[in-house]
Amino acid sequence: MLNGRTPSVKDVAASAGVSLGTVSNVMNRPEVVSARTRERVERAMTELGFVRNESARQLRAGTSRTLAYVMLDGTNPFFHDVAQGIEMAAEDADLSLFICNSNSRSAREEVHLDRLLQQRVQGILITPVDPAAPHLDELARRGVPLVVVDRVRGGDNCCSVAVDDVLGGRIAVEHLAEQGHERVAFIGGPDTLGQVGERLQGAREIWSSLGRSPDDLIYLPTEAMTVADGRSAGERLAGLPARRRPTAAFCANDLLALGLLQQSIGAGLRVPEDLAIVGFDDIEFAAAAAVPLTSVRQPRQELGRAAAQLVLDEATNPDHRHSQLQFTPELVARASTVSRSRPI
Amino acid sequence: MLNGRTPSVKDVAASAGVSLGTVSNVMNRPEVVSARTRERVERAMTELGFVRNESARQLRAGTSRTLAYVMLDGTNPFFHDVAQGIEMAAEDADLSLFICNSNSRSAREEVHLDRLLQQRVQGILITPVDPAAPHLDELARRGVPLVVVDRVRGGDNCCSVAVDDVLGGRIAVEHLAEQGHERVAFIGGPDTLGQVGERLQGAREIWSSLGRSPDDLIYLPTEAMTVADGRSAGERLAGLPARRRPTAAFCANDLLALGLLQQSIGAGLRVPEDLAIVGFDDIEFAAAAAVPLTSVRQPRQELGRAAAQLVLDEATNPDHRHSQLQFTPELVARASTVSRSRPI
DNA sequence: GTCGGACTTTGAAATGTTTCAGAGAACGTG
DNA sequence: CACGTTCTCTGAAACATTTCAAAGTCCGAC
Repeated sequence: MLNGRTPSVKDVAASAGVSLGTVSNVMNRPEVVSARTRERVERAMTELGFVRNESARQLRAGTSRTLAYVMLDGTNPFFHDVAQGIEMAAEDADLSLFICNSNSRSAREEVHLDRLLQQRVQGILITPVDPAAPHLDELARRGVPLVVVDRVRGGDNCCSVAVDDVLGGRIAVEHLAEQGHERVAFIGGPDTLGQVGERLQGAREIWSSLGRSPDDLIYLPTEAMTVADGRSAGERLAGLPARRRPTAAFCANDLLALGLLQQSIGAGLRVPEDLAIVGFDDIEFAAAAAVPLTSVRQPRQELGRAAAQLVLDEATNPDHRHSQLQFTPELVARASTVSRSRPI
Repeated sequence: MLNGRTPSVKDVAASAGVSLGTVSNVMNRPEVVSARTRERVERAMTELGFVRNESARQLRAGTSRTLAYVMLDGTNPFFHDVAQGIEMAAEDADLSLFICNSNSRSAREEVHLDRLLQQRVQGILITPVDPAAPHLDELARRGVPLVVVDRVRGGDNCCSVAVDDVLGGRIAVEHLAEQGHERVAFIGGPDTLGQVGERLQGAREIWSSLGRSPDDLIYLPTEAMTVADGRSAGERLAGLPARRRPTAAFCANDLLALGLLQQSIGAGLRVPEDLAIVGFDDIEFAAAAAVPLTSVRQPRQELGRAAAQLVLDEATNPDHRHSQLQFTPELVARASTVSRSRPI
């Protein structure tokens, strides 16, 4: 009767001597079927090795059981932590999570989004290559629940969850100033990235509010924000004439900071005595570095979890209102800015 | 006519004035429909904003367009690199990739597998918590294409892709011996992990074949293989009496090595002069460490790519034969074992 | 004119679920 | 014993596609 096919509801029904509807009820509304038949059906299921076909379920029920996260850069652990937070929220809601990676390529992002649309996922979380990309509007217009993570987005046709980057910049540079540094470098780029701009802005604000000269806050642009970019920034730093050379650097993310740290140590500098370093994100590896890295902590998992909750609200709550959630970053001081002999 | 619904093939057909079948043909066998009608249909599609419903497609066609990877530990970048390799292969085959994370918890792994079964994915790649777990046999019995990644599995009811761990252990310790070390620590655990056992075995083999005493190869077991475990191993190492203290350590993965490196530097040791360190995997962060880490390189992306190819072969090739692919690891020597003043 | 073939298009069946109106059964109540 | 209730169960319709046999259409050759 089955000849190789994987068994369907129909087979279970036949084997248990009940109708299709009853089998379905056993799965979806067990309280409505008598204990006796329920047991019989369940036995038939395990005997046959029945596995519900999710496509058919979804087709008929019209609702899928998956969320999706399109992450920006798979090589940055930060995004995996965000994903982990989303995953936890998804687990609580008994949903599956599709994780995609755009690798910072807009075309790849579009391919993923298109596929997710085809899958009719319940909602999409995304850290977009470009928060202003028209294909995001398209999604919103289609009515797909959408949350932008770790970016903010003009307009109010979707929710977003991010951290106050201006504040992040402020506390990082404030900390360096407190440690007595008088020349500080800001390393990050490209400055078309909203985050980089805002972190830089925060840095400049606090710097001038402390009465320092803008000339003493040096912007060292990078092409991207990888470890390699951090190393090359370190080389450029070393190339500056001594009187212009900063004694501290604030990097727009931890990968840059790690690269800078490596290059500096390799070049024989002492960290933090010769060069203090602050990163951003506070990924696990920041604390694990040879000289543990001071960093501006983003609540990575919380970011993901909150985003997932927003997307679920949009998916299920008919009077959902879009909101722009903003978390507060905090400074985690470690050895890369605070030498042991000179405590805070 | 549409009142809010997302448009279906039927709507497209109506709007283009053709039958359902023709619209389907435009999508699946465009060569069979005349240029004129194809154009008309395509126009109707974009006008209506039609998006194919993948559930319905899959239900009818009986074949899904997704692969899945159940990774073991999301906090270890190694697995993300493997995932990236799989993703690339999936992209080539025009498939989507479901990435799940069991977090080393068997129960979570089972939940994921069950869901994937319900989704009727085309194939499953997995780095299992326990390669001998019965639920893997269950999958194989069901006929789901299955490939075990970075582990090997007794029996021959599925493919696997891994690295020669015994060889990896050999080359790591051989390298340390060449550098003149006479007492070496092996750090890793738990030793119930097949990989740990094999890497240790390789280490012991080469050590004795070099005529050294087994007493000079010290096994320092750890609970897991995280950065924190590496740090605590470092403390235990420091606690050994000087005459028994090794001058070099071979860590069963890079996270351990990174933790050990951090602890050692923090304790004032010079690396490699006071303690040489070799890791395993060669994740990006190994090269990015303050003292760049010597490591036994696994071809991470290749592992994933090869695994994906095997699973696709099993899914599509009727006379597929299971095979156990084994890659050859290679040593990447960096500053953590080779001091600048004493080149190889 | 008719025939045969090549090329297009159609319509209905099939896929595995869920849903829902209603049929039956069992049972206490008046 | 007729009646209303409550509890279970059933059967058919619906979901959005793909597939495929069969029906049309066109065209040149005889």
